[in-house]
Amino acid sequence: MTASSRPVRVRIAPSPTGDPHVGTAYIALFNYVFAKQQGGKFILRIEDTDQSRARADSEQMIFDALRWVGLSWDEGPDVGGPFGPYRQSERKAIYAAHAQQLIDRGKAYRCFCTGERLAAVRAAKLAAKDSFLGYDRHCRAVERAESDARAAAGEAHVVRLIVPDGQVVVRDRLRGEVTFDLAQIDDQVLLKSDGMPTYHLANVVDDHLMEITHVIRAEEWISSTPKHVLLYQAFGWDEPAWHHMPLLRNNDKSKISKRKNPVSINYYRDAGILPHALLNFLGLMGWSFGDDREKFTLPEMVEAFTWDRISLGGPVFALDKLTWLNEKYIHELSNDELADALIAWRLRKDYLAQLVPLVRQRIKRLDDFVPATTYFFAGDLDYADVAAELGIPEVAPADVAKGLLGYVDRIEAREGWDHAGLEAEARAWCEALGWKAKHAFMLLRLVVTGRKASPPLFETMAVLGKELTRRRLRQAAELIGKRA
RNA sequence: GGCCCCAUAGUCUAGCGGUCUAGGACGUCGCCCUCUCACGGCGAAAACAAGGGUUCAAGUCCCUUUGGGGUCACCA
Repeated sequence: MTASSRPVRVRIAPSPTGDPHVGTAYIALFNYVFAKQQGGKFILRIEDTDQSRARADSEQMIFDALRWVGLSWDEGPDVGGPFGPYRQSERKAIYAAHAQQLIDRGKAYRCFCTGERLAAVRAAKLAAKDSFLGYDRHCRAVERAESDARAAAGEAHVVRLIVPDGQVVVRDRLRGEVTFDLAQIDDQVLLKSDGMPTYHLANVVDDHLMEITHVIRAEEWISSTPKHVLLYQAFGWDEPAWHHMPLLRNNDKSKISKRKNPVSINYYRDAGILPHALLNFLGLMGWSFGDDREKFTLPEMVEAFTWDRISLGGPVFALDKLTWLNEKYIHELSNDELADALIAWRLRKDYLAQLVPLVRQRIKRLDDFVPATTYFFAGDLDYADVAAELGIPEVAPADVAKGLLGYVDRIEAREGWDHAGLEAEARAWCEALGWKAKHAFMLLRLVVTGRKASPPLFETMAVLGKELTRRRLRQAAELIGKRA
């Protein structure tokens, strides 16, 4: 049976390395819609083969965020299914066995080169202005017996794919036939020296074993697709049908990134975007309904979906239209539903309970509470009233802006979001910059709260949450940067 | 830089050779509605990147150029 005649099975395969990304929701949407329309299955698989980048809380945030927007999966790490496990770190033995199979078939080989040698080869090629910077295939020459012996002796190695000469044609449903010259392609590492597979191996093995029929992923993957095709061929398996969706973009058309856009699904949630509005908006990115409809539900999209209506120009993820759609969705709610939505958003007791200890000493009457806590409920702040104070004495605005972004980088690199950590980071940060804590903290306070007086700064940030805090810091940095 | 993808207004898009003096939406601006502000209604400005072909006919097909993007890791 060819891949296209089997029951439809698609997957979203996020890597748990940080915040749940809008790009993940975007690609998940198209996978989901296609699966539902075809009466197929939508699978969630966690690609956690990079032990150094995996974050403990990230996987759960991905589950929560995807469910929040309204996309649920038929099989996955948390719901199980007949093709598990669905977490790649739990499938290590499977990949090792498949890598071995490739070695035995003469399709792959062990490479004992050190990182230093690889770097030296690369540097030499760079110096010689060689257009191909890949591995020089040095270890292809190692005899099988020697290779086995060295591996048995415990010598560190990776397993590489033998990329043959010739060309590979990728048949992409959205782009037609795309031809790649294999001379451009590196002998790809399949198994890392820690025994974990790379994306390429794990992805192909899992997609095959999980009987994935249609690979729907972002365009950034298209140039590694020939490697995947080669792997299917090496194993003697049928390829899935390839679909490379356009990439979501920043305003400047570059691939969407957290430096230039709020990219975490949690940001949109915290900023008061309704999940259906977000999903609807994502459906407008690269796809159109067919009539002039722009507001539609998930089931409507499932019914109307066709690949023929995908447009390949990378859509700029611009918030204006999302906000407009969100407004439409809000107006459509009944008073009761809207009240519930507000409660679910931030007017929850558990959220208020976090605010109370911060402001209780600062209010004289209950009616002081709301005016005292507005910035805990706002999205973006208006700095007009404090603009004059937004800075550091003796420091140029451009440097203040840069400094602020430096703090963002620090807090993003941290795993948790607690006030002690935020404070420790802030102290290290202003010391590194040579800024007085007194000045630096006032700057942060103004940015985060829009006021000169507030509850303890880092506790405020802790309660406000990562997304809103980070957004305000970036917005303020941009504002200050413009003055330079 | 090599390879690959893409190209209609500021943005999201419709357009799959003639019905395009290029349609819709967001945003912007104006007017109306109105006790205010929104909502809503009406209207305006705003685009086929350039140059070659093919064709009776090109936004639509082909080529080149330009522009943008992605990718070239023991990250995914």
